Amino acid sequence: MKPRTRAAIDGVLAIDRLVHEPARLAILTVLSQAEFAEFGFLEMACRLSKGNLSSHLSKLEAGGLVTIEKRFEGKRPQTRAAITPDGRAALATYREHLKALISEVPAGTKGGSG
Amino acid sequence: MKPRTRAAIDGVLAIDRLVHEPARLAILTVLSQAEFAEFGFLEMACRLSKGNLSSHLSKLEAGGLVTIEKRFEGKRPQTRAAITPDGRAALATYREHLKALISEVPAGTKGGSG
DNA sequence: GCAAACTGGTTTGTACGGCAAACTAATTTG
DNA sequence: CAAATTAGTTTGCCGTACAAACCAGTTTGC
Repeated sequence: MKPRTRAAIDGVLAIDRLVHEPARLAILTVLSQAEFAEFGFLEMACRLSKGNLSSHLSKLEAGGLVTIEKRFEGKRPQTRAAITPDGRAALATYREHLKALISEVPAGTKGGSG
Repeated sequence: MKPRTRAAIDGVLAIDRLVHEPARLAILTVLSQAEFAEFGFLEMACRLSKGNLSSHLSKLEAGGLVTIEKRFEGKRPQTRAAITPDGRAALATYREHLKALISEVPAGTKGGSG
């Protein structure tokens, strides 16, 4: 087994599942591009149902990756989410772990098992 | 929202969960590097328990991404796994989906929500 | 030659997690 | 003032990852 492959696998196995979930990856990616985002915007941008978005945001908040701010826009309640420094770091780490995987070459079939 | 970001998110949301699971990603990555691998080798290479490996292999087989061959090595039973063309394709597609995500730039904080 | 330990796995049980439907609470509209 | 809309949360269900328990056969020790 090539060292590169070993490294790729170790990266994969070290993945943070809080970040790994596609819905949350989408949320974090959107949030990483802006200072904050409104609930309704995230809903459309990430193509998530309200319930689903709500629970994912709660998990991200619990993990310290985003902050949730509740305010009023006129008379209506409005929820804003923002990525935290920890969140940016987690996303960056996640990307690093995947880079090794991505750059693994499919490799010409040649081998046995060990 | 930038088109690149939109594309990255669409890629993430299109992810195949059969491939996305870290343990299976590790298995597929190992298998993509060789003609086949023995159960015991995968166990160590992917740092998985037997039970866990067994069930993940079954799922990959059910999904057509690997083939499982049972044979005897001398008097002992031995299981060999190999990636299928579909498996290689799924792994390649998965990598493509992630590439867009990886290359998303963390982006200088500048925006609001829409 | 037979029991104990080892090899090579599979099955089972549990706890967690994603998802949408149902619900809550307030506001606007007819 | 009733019905519909907005803005989100909670609940319930189902799927799944994981390891512990289990099973079949083989080798080892005595």
